[in-house]
Order: sequence, then C-alpha cells, then structure tokens
Amino acid sequence: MVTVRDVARSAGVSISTVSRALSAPEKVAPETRDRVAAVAAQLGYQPNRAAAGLRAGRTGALGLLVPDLANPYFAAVAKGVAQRAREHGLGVFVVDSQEDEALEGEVLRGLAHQTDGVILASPRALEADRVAAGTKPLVVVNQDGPLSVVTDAAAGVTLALAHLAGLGHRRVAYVGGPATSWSDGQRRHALAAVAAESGVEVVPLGAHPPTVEGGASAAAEVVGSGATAVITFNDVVAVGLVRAVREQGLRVPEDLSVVGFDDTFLAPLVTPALTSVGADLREVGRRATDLLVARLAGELETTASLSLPTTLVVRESTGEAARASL
Amino acid sequence: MVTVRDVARSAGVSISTVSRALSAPEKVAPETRDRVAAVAAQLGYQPNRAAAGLRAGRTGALGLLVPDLANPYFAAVAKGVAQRAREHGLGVFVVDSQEDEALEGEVLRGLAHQTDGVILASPRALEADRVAAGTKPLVVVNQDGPLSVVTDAAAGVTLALAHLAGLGHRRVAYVGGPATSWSDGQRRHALAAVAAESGVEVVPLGAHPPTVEGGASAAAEVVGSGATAVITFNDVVAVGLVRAVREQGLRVPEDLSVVGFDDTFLAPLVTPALTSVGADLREVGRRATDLLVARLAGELETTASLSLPTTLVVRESTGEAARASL
DNA sequence: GACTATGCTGCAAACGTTCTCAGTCTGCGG
DNA sequence: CCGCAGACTGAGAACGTTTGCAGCATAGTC
Repeated sequence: MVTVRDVARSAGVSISTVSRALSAPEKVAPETRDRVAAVAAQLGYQPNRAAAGLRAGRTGALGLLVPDLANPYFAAVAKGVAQRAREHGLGVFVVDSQEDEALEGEVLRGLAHQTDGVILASPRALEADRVAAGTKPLVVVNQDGPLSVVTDAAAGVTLALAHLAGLGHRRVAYVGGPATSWSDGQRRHALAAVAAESGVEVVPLGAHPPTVEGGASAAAEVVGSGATAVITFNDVVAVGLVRAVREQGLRVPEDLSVVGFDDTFLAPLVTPALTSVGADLREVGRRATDLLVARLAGELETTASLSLPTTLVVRESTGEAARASL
Repeated sequence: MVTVRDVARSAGVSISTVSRALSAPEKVAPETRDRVAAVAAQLGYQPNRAAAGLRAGRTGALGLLVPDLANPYFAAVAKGVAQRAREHGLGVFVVDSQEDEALEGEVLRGLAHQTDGVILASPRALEADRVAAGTKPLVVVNQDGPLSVVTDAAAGVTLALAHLAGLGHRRVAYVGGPATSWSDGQRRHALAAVAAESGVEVVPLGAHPPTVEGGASAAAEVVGSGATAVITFNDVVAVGLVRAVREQGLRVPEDLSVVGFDDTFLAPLVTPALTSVGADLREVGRRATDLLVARLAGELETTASLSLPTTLVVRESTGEAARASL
C-alpha cells in the first residue's frame, strides 16, 4: 500500500507538504502542488481514511440506520443518502436493524462512535436512545428531533381528502399503521384536523401491520365502517386491502376508492394502479444528508427542521362515489 | 470520548491489559479481565475502530457495491449482507453506483482502500476494475470471479421450461436483459442447452432495459414470435410485458403465459400474480458475506464458488397452452 | 535451592495521517 | 546593507489502538 511517505520521497518533499498539497492546496506553492499531485496520481496514492480520521477527529463517514433495507420506502431514502454522501466525499455505514427496537439502540450507540453523525430513518420514537447517541449530530427522518427532515403529512392528507371529496366521497376510512409510528400519529392528527373543512367524515380505524396481511386484515373493518373510500398507511397495506375486498366481491374503485401512501414504485405496477400520496423519498435522503453535512461543517444551529412537500398521484384506484355507503 | 487510557486508569491496569482483556480475553487473568470489562461497561467505553484498524491493518468494515439500492433485487442482497456483517461484528460501507459503469470502477478502488474486502453485486462484467481492486479480497455476486456466489440459472430455467412444457407450451420466448448482464448470458446459454431435452422450442429475443418500459417494448416482439409463453429477464420486465400485451387484447395466462425472474416481493402483489423463478437473495447476500469473512480469516483458498439453488414459484400468470400459437 | 517453564502484565513502538510550530528563503522598504 | 514581512516548507507531536518484547512473579522440576 502506497502511503504519504512514498509520495513524499518520490516527489522530493516532506510528508507535511504532501498532506497539505492534497488536502489544503492553497497553502502550498503551485509548482510543488502540481508535482505532488502528479506523483500521487502516478503512484495511485489513496489516503488512508482511518488514519486521517484518527488524527483529524472525524471519520469521513456517516451512519444510516434503517429498520428494513428491503422495504422500498427505506431503500429509497437509503439511496438518496448514499448518493448525496458520495457527492460530499463521505462514506455511508448502513445498518439494518431488522425492525428490532432493542437492537436499534445498541446499534445507534455503536454507529455514533465510528461515524461523524447519524441519520436515523426509523419510524419508532426512541427518545432515550437518541440521547444516548451522545455528542454526535443526529438527523431523524419523519420524526421529531433537533435535526429532522419530514414529509408534510398534513398537506398529504389534505390533498387526499380534497381529491376524494371532489369525487363525492363523504365518509373516508383510515387504515393506520403501527401505533409506535410517528408518521401514523401525524396522519391521524392531520386527518382529524382537516376532515371538517373538507366536508368529509373521517373514520380512523385501528392499527395494522404495514404489510399485505395487515391490509387484508383491515378489510372487514373497512367494509363495516360504511366508508366509500379509504386511505391506507402505505402502498403495501393498500395492495393487501384491495385484494381482500375484491375477494368479497367488491370492485375498486367502483365500490371502494383506495388511496395508498408513499407512492412507492409498487403503486403504478399493481392492478388497479394505486392512487397514492407520495413524497420524493430519495430527496428526503438527500436533504437529510445535506442537513447532517451542514451541521458537521458548523454552518447550522443545533436545531433545524425541514419539511418536504407531498404530492398526490392519481391513478386508477380512486373514482366517483357511486353510492351513499356500502 | 472515553478511551482505553481512561479505562486503564480507572481499572488500575495498563492500556495493554485493557486492550487484551477486550480483544483477546484468554490472554489475561480472569479476575483482571472481569474488572476491566466491568469498568469498560460502566464508563461506556467503545473502542475507536479507526485507531484499531490503523494499527491492526484491518478496518473492521466491508464494502458493498450495488448498482441501484432502490431495486428490490439489490436491496434484498444488501439486506442479507448488512444483517450477516453485523453478526460478524463488521460494518458495511454501501455504495450505490447509480448504474454508472465509470463510477463503478472508481468507487471500487476507493472502497478497497477503506475496507477489508468488497462484495460486488454489479451485473456488469468489470474484469479490468476488479483487478484494480488490488490486493483486497473481492466477492462477486452472480458473476464470474475467484470468489463468487451465484444463483443456479440453469436449474432455474430448467424448472421454468419443465413447468411450461407440462402445461403444453411448445414455443417459449425469452425476453432478455442488458447485453452486459452476466446473468442474462447465463440464462440464454442455459435455455439453449435445456430446450432440446424439455421438448420446447426457445425463441431468444433481443436485449431490453430491465424496466417496465423494457417489458412493454418487448410486447410486439413476443407476440410476433408465435410463442405461447414467455420468460422474462426479471419481474419488473414481466409486469411491463403483461400490461402491454393486455392492452393489445390478450389475456394472461389464457393467451400468453408469463414467467418472471427473481421472485421479488413484487411478484405476488401484481395482477395476475407472477409465476417467477426465484432465489433467496437475502441468503445470497449472507453467503457472500460469509465467504468474504472466511477469506479474511484465511480459512479459504483464494478461489471459491458457491451456487445457490433456485426455485420456481407458480402463481397466476402461467396456465395451459390453449392454442398452438398466437 | 537453583533453574526453567508458564502465565500475566507493562513498556514502547508502530500504523498513516493532520496540524502546530519553528524554521528558511525571498523580496522589499528603509 | 539591514531588518522584516510574507510565503512556503519541514520536523515532530499527536490521534487511539494493537502487539512484540521484556520483566516479573509464581509454580514446577531436578
């Protein structure tokens, strides 16, 4: 492995100069800088990040904690983070906590010690552990925190309700996600607040797992609620719900309009294609990264919150309310 | 930040002893070890990986290069890697090359210098760059290499063809993926080899992008081929194809049977649910990680290949061949 | 009782950087 | 011609850990 010493020897300068030439070019004479750069390139020198980090006190990497990498939602966020981090010249340590809350705290502490800062994309509220992350900056996604990036749930549900109201729906059910989900809470809250002014009655239903099975298990409840339209916690739940109500002989959207959430790539692929409230999750990842980087550079107060807009993508799963109720 | 010195002072031993107590417990007296462990725990000591890596010559992290984290295929592999790496006490540096081949080489070199080894999940053949990764062990997924984990494409297409033959299909098209894809080549090869003995005529079609649009663009070619069944490069292509042929008034599976590949979580969710040739991609990630770890521990020859079984999951998109041809 | 294993511990040198500090050299004003 | 500012460079100490080597008991062997 070629080190800074090799470059120095080969360029006929000291290691200090090599270091400066590469990381603080303005502090070195132009011709020296060029010579060093040329030699470094020729030798294929790659600075040892560990060593640099050790001395400089920063690791050049940031941590990303997600509950499930295989979930398209988090995958999209992760992609945004990975992408932007690379642009900033930072590495990304990704940890999949496998939805395990206990693991999450432990992993968070571990991550904090080998990164410059952490992005926490877990939907679970982890007040205690977040504090335990210690002195390292922590950016949370779709959750409350000193540094946070959230998607505008209120705007999202407002759009969805307006859309449904425009189609003549007067009674809309909401199939919620896990009770521990911050986003679920935000949506329920927003739904209650917005319902009145959009002239729609909202029927909040119980918590269901954010899976196909969760959606299926909510079918009976939805049908029994007398709603002509339903908003679900996410697209996967919507798919499960659609499938289950179809098996009961109901048609979507003729008998029941369904609005998904997150507008994952799943939404346009299923039949009927899902109308879904979405946000650019990749952008969420990018902005979270930017926020963290800015904080690391000291360009930021210790607290900053960013709300990203949501959109409603209308597809085939929503239509006119044909009947007063089911 | 609490260092090994703090623990040493607090436990009344030297830093060497602390280091040994934590990383080579058998070399230290039981009571000393316990005292050190207790103090370390109490102080919340977390070893600085960068420093440890610097001295020991290993970073305690491995690199994972994927072309697209948001692609369920790679997301599943990544999850397996992340999961198993954590079990081994290793970190994972994830880089998303964004399908950019040029970037891939550069990134690979960069990764090699800040990890102990790299898992390359790119479908593109990168002979030159893989060599450039240098001395660090490299495990490739679904590609040729000294260290590799592949899914058994031959077994997969055999299963698919047998299934289709059993349904009476005599002419089966294959909608291929990118020409640079190693997996695509393997499948074409296997299809040609297996066709004869299964009594099915295989019509290999051109290369298409591995996207919904790619599937749609293949529709005309498929219909024109006179095949009653088609095997696609992956599930997403299958979805696009199904959609496009339906718009031409054909029914799936009545008029055309469709077999996807990879059996991603998409397959059961679309309508009709896709019959798909699958492999446990998470397991692929896990085994790749194990392979790399074994190699790092020196328990392995410099070359080792692992082939994981594939299965055929029969769903709704395949059925009896009703007509001799379209 | 001396000598040698044996088990445990501490000292100090690395690992490859960054960064402070103290030079050295040039050019310029006095 | 001297002094001094300014631009650049080099020596060397740190960063936190691992690890070879040596020291030192203790116990075992003759």
